[in-house]
Amino acid sequence: MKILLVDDHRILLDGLRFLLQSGEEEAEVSTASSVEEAWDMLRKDPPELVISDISVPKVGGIAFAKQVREHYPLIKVIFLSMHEQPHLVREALATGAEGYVLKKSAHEELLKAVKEVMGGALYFSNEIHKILVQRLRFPEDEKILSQREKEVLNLIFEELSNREIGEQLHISERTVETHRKNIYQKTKTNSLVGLLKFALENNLVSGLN
Amino acid sequence: MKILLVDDHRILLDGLRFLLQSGEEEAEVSTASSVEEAWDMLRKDPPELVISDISVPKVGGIAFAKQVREHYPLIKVIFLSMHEQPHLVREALATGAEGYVLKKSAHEELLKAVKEVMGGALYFSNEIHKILVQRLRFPEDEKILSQREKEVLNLIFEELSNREIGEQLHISERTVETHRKNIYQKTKTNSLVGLLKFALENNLVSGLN
DNA sequence: AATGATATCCGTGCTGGTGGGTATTTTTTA
DNA sequence: TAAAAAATACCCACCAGCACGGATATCATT
Repeated sequence: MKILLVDDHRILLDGLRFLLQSGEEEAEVSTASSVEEAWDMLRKDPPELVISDISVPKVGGIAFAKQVREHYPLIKVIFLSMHEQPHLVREALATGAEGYVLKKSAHEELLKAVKEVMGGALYFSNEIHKILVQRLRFPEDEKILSQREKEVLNLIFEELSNREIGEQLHISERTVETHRKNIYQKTKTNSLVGLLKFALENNLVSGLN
Repeated sequence: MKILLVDDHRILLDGLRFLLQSGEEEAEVSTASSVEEAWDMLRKDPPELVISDISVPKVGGIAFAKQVREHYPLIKVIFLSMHEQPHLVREALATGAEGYVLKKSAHEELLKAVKEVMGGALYFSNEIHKILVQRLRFPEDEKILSQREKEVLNLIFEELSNREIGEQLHISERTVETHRKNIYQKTKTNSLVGLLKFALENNLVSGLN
């Protein structure tokens, strides 16, 4: 069984390779520490399974998973991430990934996830399960930002003024203000600071990290 | 040689244990996923070396290192962290740690660090070295916020208005404004967003993480 | 004694963001 | 194809934040 591991922390990659190869299955594990590298390797020699981090510099694990799903729908995908924020988890699972394991889990759990997923099932850590259930019970929290709103949010965190954002997006400053209002409503925040905290906690902005 | 590993990601711990034990040295590796747990284990059976993450929930790896240094000055400490922000690195090394290895490094580098440190030397990843050199060349960047300014910054981060901050600290709103001005100058930022980004990058605020 | 950093206080006026609306067009979804 | 969501745009009133002026007191270091 061929597995491709993607994570920007080499040390984790090296450790994981050991772990996976020590599992009873004869696993052939290759590793990549960036999405670009991973994509190259995947095209040259498609694996059966991709295990990817989410917070990978630049492109990000979620975008990578989408790409994989689109071009190689048969390849299974498991996310291995430290993040357990509802919004992020939801976005990740919306790519159609077969698994989501938290980094704080024991390694046995990852091995189990691999086995389950390769057997055709899905596997999620307990915490992720809870989020899915929570989602059923409180669907009103579902409201996620639209694409445009995300763009505006990111430009806000580029320290641009509303006028500048308008110019950048070729829309009126008034429209930017409207977007801003809607963002505040959807995120239930009412100050720039609160918004920033929310955005960081939910990985909605691409600065930092 | 007894080694204590501290990190809140179990999977990383499991992988690292493999890596360290596969190194030629006969290493006896124990692991802890919280500072409290680590401290218990350390007291019961003191290791020669502690390898700790920095962003451990609640207490944090830096505080833990200080504690270890104070009560067991002979135990060597190596930080294994993803963070490479100058302020944070400086704070970490100020504890007197013998090493600082980035998680994005290859595992060979960690083994090398262990060997060097146990041999009585220090070991830092290249990126960390650069920060130390940079520090020598541009000491003017050292200017850190005063205690009062840090308090104000934290309250800003609590989403308080200047008026509320004034009440909280029993000072005039004007004074808060002055502090704010000085903070902006020192951090070379000129917007709330920029300031918050700076604060987060340099761990000046106690929210989040 | 002089210096620099810290901390405190005050007034004024401008501007950008906030919050209250309303409304049209396009796109997506059911 | 009808309904819903997203994106666009505008008006107006309000005020917090901030720039730009000032000012004084304390303390450690030089």
